[in-house]
Amino acid sequence: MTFQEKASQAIREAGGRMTAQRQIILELLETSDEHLDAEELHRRARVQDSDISLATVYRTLNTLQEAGLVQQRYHSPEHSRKYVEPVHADEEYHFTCRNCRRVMPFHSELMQQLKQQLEAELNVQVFNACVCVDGLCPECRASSHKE
Amino acid sequence: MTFQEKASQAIREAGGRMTAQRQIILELLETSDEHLDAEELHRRARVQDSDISLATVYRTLNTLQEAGLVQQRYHSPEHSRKYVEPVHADEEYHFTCRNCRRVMPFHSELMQQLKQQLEAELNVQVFNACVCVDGLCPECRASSHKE
DNA sequence: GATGCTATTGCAACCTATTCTCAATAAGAA
DNA sequence: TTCTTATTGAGAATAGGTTGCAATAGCATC
Repeated sequence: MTFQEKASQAIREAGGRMTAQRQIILELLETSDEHLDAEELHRRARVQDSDISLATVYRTLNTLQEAGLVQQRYHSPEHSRKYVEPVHADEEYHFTCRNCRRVMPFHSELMQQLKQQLEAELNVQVFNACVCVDGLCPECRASSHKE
Repeated sequence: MTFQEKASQAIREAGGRMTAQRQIILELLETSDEHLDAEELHRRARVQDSDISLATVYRTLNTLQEAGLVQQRYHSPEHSRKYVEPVHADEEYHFTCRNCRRVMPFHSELMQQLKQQLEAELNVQVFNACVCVDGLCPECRASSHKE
């Protein structure tokens, strides 16, 4: 079942409706492999429907998140902007360079372990973990040494 | 060297000045073991100086952060508010209940490992890692099962 | 296909956390 | 004490996101 099919079904099951606007947003989420924020999503959605509003993008993302179909990520250490992606098996986290703002994605089995540890020790159920690491990327690290 | 001494020194070295307002904020940061946000800090600072402004609190926190003396933490998954704490040896992270909003702090040596892994694999230098985990706390987990 | 209920939409106003502008003040070096 | 300029308080501004409302449009039912 594709992401779009899963999403339509989840929306229906929650008593919601499939609209043209939601179709567009789902398609963009599924086909893009980049991380999108609401504004970028809005920009792209307008190519297909120039009337679609930013508020609709935000509302759709919230609906999808409640249904557990997309998850938020923050890239910068300031966490000033939410990025969104379909929920996948492989979870990606981000390192941001404090100097040049570059974002480097990474994977780590340690995050899976962390979730398990929390579920065992705190007796909680984990839905989502957000990790933002910041520091200096290889280039900025090298150039800061030179000075 | 106490936190306040270190901070005064760092501020001086950066060509800054020690002011009464900064003293108050440093003292609050050092003596409180809770996590404070800018507004709570402002509220408490006003007990000592009723004229101190919220902008000054924010500015001081930014100055301290640039000097590496305090670090930000986010408690809720929405990351709507920054909390701040002096940089310590023992790093604390937070789990937030999606249902009742309760915040449970936790420690994990896995985070230390994650940093080391990143430094080794990505060849970066890590300054700070922020982890926000959300899900259901033991109580909400139990009551959601009953329904 | 037409009808009716109500979820969804676009728009604009709103909210909240944080930053900025600017004139006045006050560190602290000389 | 004087002078330079970092810092301050006040309030306006900004940014990202949310909300109220009247109009629109899914979609279940006739």
